[in-house]
Amino acid sequence: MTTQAPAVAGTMNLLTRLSRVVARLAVPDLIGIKIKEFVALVYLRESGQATQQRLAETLLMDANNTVLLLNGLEDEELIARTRDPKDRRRHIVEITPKGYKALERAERELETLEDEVLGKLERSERDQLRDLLAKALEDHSLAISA
Amino acid sequence: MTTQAPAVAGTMNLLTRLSRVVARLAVPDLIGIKIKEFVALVYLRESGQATQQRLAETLLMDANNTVLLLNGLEDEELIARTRDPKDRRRHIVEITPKGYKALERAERELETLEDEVLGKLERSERDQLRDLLAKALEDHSLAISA
DNA sequence: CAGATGTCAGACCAACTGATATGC
DNA sequence: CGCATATCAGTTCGTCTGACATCT
Repeated sequence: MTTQAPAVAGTMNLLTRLSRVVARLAVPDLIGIKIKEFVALVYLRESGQATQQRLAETLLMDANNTVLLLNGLEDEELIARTRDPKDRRRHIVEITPKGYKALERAERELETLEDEVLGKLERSERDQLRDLLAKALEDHSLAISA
Repeated sequence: MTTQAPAVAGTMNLLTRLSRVVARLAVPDLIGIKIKEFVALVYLRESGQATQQRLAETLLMDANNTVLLLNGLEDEELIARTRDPKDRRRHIVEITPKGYKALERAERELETLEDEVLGKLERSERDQLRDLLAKALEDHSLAISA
C-alpha cells in the first residue's frame, strides 16, 4: 500500500496542506511577485477597479495590511491609486499596464507550477477541481463583477 | 450575473484564496489548537509514530520550526518524545491519549467549519473535492503508511 | 459632531539563519 | 572525522493594534 489516502483525512486538512505546497513553491524568485500580490492583481484586473476596503474584504486581509501591500505594488508601479472625486475619502485602485504585464508573467509561471502541484491529476480532474474551488469561493469572496 | 467565476481564475489562485478562508476561520479559539498543530496530530495518529525529520518533511516545514511546534504540543502533553533506542540521535514522536482527545475535538469543530467553508457545495461535490485534493497530495506528502 | 476611509508606528507572532550539542 | 538529528538564540518577516489625519 503506497499512496492510499487516510480514510479520515478531512477536507480542511487536505486543503491546508495542498495550499502549503503551493505557498512553498510559488516564491517571488519564480513568479516575480508574491502570491498575495498575485491574488490582488488578479482581482484588480477582473474588477477593473476597486476601493481599498473592497480589496481588503476580498483578499481577507485587514485594511492596514492592505495599505502596506498596495504601497509595495505602487512603488513598483504595478497599481495606481487615485482619489475618488465622488467621495474624496476613497482611493480608487487600478492595475497599470506594467502591472498587467507582471501579472501575465506570473500566470505563465504559475501554470508551470500547476503541473507540478497537480501532477497526479488528469486534465479533466484539474478542471473539476478548479470548478469546485471556484464554486466554494462564491460564498466568501465577493463576485468579481460587483 | 452575480456569481460567475472569472474565466481566467487559475487553480493556484483559487486554492490560495480558499485556504485563506479556512485559515481565517480555523483559529485556536474555535478548534482548541492551531491548524498546523492539527495537521501534525492527524499525521501522528495515522502514522502511529514518526521521527521529527519525517514530520518536518510531511508538514513542509523546516526542522527548526518543527522543534518549536513539538515543544508546544509536548508542553500541553498532546504528544510525547522518546529517544529511539536503535539510533539515539532520533526522537520518536507519538500522539498521547490527551492529544487524541484534543484532535477529536478539533475534528468535530472543523466539521462544522466545513459546512461554512464549503456551504455552496453539495454533499457529492464535497466528496469529489476531498478525493481530488487527496489525490493531488499523494505526490507531495509522503504516504501515511510509509 | 459621528462615521467612514486610509495611513502609519509600534507591538506581536511565525518563520528562517546560524551556531551548538549529541550520537552515528 | 564527517554526517545526521535535534535544539536554541537571534534575526527577519508578516500580521495585528492603536493613534491619527482627512473627508462626508
